[in-house]
Amino acid sequence: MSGRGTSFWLMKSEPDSFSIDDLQRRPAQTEAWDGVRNYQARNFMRQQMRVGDQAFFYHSNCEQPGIAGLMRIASEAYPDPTQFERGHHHYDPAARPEEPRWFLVDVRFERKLSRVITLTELREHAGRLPGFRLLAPGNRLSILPVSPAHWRYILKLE
DNA sequence: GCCAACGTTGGC
DNA sequence: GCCAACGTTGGC
Repeated sequence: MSGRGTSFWLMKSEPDSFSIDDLQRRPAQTEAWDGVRNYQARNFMRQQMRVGDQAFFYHSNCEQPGIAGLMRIASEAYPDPTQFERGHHHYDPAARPEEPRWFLVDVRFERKLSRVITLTELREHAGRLPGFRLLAPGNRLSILPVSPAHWRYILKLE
């Protein structure tokens, strides 16, 4: 794939584990987005993400699910080291160092939104966001693409 | 904490 | 290759 501009993404994290504030406090405001154990999400990182792409930081499984901030993809995909760490929550006994199963990218904090754009609010705008996978019934993908038009539309809600 | 909607695993 | 069982996700 070539000749594309930057793309846009939405990446979910449970704020109890890792929040937009945690990212802001990291050295260089950058962190490895580890723990993705879904092939579709992995493939987005490996095949389509590029350094400089922008992403929504989405807080999931919490009191106020929604988009909390913006970040940039800061690295190409590389093997997620936690898959090899015996005893680690994300340890995968089937993964071998010479043939890693799981990958991650580094992400860099860009800014917090002035307020969280909640899932409830996004649903109210579903009519203007056709095909937005976050709103698809039963969706559980933790990394999903956002079209440029949807990205712009959502940011105007801030 | 519950549970519906998924994806993955593994027996056959 | 089918499909039931199981584990995970994530809203509520």
